[in-house]
Amino acid sequence: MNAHAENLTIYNSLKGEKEKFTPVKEGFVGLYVCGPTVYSNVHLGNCRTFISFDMVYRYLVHLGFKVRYVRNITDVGHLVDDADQGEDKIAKKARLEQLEPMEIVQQYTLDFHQVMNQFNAIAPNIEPTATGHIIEQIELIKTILDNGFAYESNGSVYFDVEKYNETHPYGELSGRKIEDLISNTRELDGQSEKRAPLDFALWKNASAEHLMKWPSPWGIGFPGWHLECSAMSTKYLGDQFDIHGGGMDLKFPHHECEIAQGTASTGVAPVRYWMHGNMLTLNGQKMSKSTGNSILPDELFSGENEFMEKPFDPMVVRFFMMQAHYGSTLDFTSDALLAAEKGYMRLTEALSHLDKLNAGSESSQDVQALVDSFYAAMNDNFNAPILVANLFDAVKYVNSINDGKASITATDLELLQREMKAFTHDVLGLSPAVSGGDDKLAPVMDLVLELRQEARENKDWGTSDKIRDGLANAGITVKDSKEGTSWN
RNA sequence: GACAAGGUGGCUGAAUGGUUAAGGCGAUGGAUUGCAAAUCCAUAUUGUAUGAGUUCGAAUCUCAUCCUUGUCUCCA
Repeated sequence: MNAHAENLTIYNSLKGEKEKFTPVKEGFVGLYVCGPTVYSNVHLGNCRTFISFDMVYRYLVHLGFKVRYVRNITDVGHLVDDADQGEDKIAKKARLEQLEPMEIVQQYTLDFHQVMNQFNAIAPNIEPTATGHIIEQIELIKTILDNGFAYESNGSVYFDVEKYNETHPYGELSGRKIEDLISNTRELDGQSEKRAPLDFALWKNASAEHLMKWPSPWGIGFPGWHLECSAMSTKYLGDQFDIHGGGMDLKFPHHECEIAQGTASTGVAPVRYWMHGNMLTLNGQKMSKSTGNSILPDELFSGENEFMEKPFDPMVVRFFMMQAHYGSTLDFTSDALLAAEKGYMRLTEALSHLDKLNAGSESSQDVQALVDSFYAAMNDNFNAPILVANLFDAVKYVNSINDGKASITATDLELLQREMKAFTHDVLGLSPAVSGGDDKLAPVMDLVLELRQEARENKDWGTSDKIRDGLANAGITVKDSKEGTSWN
């Protein structure tokens, strides 16, 4: 266990304030994150949430916690809006494309995994699917029924919100009052199955046309959307676990219902620390497929989109996200990504210098204080932007040493190498750029640079600059320094 | 309409009562260079949406106004 683990604080959405983090079981952390609904390509906003919690997971591991990280795949039960008459989203898509529902699920699950790999996000320890846990969900409904917090109606089962609210506050996470919710609810046709408009479905009875359905004690049907997370999180992490993460948009009703379901079944609140990632915007406006103000990860990486001047490496996008706090909104613009790209290059350059530095008899900076600042930043509610700022202090120091204008002892150098790499690669998840692995290019470059060096020694600037400019056009930057010429 | 989170320099984005408001990018000057690039040093943008208030002291707390983002529940 890292000594810094004692000082971790987390902003708990439930309390609305930062709290010292104390796990249920010392040394262990249960982390659950609401995963994607796999009925279309994962969009950039979803990616940000998953990347944010990837960073959280990575830092917990870095602190020495034994973390069980669970992130679900929603492959059933998520319903669309009024116009679609309550049809299952995945079933609807299947009919349009003449595919089996599970074919859709497979296609977009693979897409999701591929994008997460590109962003260098570590796969969760368990990635359960809703369809794989129908039995667990049915059992959970039985328990809630037995405890008197739900009722059966016409082959469906609904959660009795008003009954629950008599003993537990419904709306405590999202800051809503049940009276306001009731007065704001529209009276819709066909709600006769429910006793009250506020009640939400635990089990929904399926029509004949419905494609994804299962037998249950209440008839053929499918589970309510909020139920899967309750069933799967508690199955793998226990009735009460440490951290539940997700996007801000899921706070209400999804997470509110999870609290209610968990509490109604076990008597204890299921989650100790609720964490919510914020949304991202594109050029200051929300991303929306319908208005065309939308961009997919692949379009960002390939440059085939109307918003960005050029393609961006997934690591640049990740670095850009790490420069903003997970709890704040983030605006995607071409200018901002171009700036992030340059900053990221500066950071990775410094890291490559780090291994080649020479140690001296003294350190001109307090390296331990620098390293402590990395931990202080992350311990303050995972403040990655401050960590990045502190890493740039280290970058400046490393470059100064590299220039011979600053010094570092062998002991400090070893410490700085270890911690800078740990925080950049392991915690922020910024992996070293994978070079093309073109073995033939290196000897060619050696030859070209040798020719240029000969030209320079002969003061043949025309030839040397022709080589430099030609390489620049080919995307290769030549860098001259005292030690010689390098390229990338 | 209700509830929630926000509005910070040219761009991006930290900091929630306490000296000169972090960092990245961009800009300017200097060192370095054959000239550049990269790197280092220095500087500036006279910056906290608008208006009022609380306080010895406000980006931070209160009220109002304008704007942005999220949610308002599965509903034959």
